[in-house]
Amino acid sequence: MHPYINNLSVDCVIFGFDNNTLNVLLTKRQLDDPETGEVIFTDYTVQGHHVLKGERINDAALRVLKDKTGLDNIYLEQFYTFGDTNRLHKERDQLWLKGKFPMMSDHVISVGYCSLVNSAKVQPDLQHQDTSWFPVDNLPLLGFDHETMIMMALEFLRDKIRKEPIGFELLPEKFTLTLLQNLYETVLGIKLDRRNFRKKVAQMKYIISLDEKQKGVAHKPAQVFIFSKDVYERTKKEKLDFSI
Amino acid sequence: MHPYINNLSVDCVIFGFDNNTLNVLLTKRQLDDPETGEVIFTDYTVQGHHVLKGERINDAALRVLKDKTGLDNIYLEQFYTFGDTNRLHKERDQLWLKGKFPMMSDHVISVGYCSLVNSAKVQPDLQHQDTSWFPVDNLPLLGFDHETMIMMALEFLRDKIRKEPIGFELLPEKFTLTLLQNLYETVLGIKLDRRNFRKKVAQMKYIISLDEKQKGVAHKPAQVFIFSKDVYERTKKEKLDFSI
DNA sequence: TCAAAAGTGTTGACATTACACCCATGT
DNA sequence: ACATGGGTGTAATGTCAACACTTTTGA
Repeated sequence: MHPYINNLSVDCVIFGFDNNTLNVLLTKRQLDDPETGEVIFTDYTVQGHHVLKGERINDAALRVLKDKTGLDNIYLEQFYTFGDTNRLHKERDQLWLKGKFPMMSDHVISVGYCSLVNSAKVQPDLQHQDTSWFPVDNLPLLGFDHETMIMMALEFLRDKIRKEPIGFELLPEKFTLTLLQNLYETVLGIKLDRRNFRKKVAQMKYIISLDEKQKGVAHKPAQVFIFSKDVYERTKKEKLDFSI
Repeated sequence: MHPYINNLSVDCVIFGFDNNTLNVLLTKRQLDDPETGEVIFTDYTVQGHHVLKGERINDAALRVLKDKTGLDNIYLEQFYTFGDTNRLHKERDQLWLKGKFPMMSDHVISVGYCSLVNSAKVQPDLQHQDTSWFPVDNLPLLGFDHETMIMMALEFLRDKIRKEPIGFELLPEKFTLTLLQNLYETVLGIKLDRRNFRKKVAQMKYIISLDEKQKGVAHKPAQVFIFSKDVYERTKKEKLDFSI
């Protein structure tokens, strides 16, 4: 009897941003031949773990995040539950599971979470063992159904970032408008006009300019802004698209 | 050993529409005292079932739908996975589970599906036993966390119907624009201007007018339309809101 | 002939796009 | 002094909201 639920796991797709790239945090998976020590394969997976008995699935996801990034209190949202019977049935995955987790059910349902972090805050030592950032548009070989999972998480992020102010989760508290614009351009894969972008931001009362400028840059220093969740909650209004 | 996975179920929130009401299909749950035969409580739940071993969760949801409505091939989409540890812990729910399913785990994770049907097609006999339609704005007492579940499914439906042409799943194949407008007004809980609505519909090439009019109505008969998924797929284009 | 819903166009307000020049700083 | 990115406004276009009268049918 294990302390975890045999056929239920959570997987966290953790996104980070570094000025002009959107990255995903991935963990290396390597299977060695137990006798020769030879490497059988190497690939990567997102951060996952089985749900423990008596644990809420959201708490399981928080636990995984804390383990892998050292961070609490970060943006985390379910985006899809993966329940295909053959999702662990690729050859590499079967070798891996038989070698490492022979007792495990081979039909594991996984609840996928999308999470956004300020990558500067992810503890470097955790990150430098076998966990590291990869650009979403240049992913390594991935285990299980994690390529699909990352693509669906990205789709979720793109939809969501258009409608809710979650982009700030990927930025430092203080940011310039150029950085914010970069973020939108990078995540959405589009170009935006600088003046129009700033006009739009100006209407958003919850993006607040500080009495503070960038320092040490070899050009006109930019104004520094913060995002106020408070002001957002109090000023947001429903927008009715009805845009089939 | 049961043929189903002990702690994993699917629940289908099935919506139907009848001209001016949005309804949910619910099943009566009644617990009687085994000795006196007295009714201990009565309430309602959405359609759910445990996932079978070796069954994909989407297939489990399709199976539940087929069982409860007799329908195949209907709109069905995951909207959230419910994994709180106390989701079955209300007093009624515990009595029910202890009485009827004493072997069942008391931490069941449930994948919630939102489904849309043309309620005229739901087989009446299935519907008239202990399963029936309730208006979403006048729900009876609900078991488990199904009130939350229905509210979240409704939220999902509202978001989705603004962006994708899924409303047609709730209508007969042939419909008038007034009926379509009613549907939007009912689901979204808003009033729409008739002329503006029709202007918008006119731009949607995938809403196609037939050479056919309403019959037997005591007023000017309306033009009849159909929705073409085909044309939709070929003509849709991305719309970039960026509407935080 | 009456009741009931179908059908139809124009105008003003607002939002979105496209676009080019000067400014402040570090080297 | 030069290179680099920061900062700003206007005009044209497209989109959305508001609004009232005539038509067709069955009773």
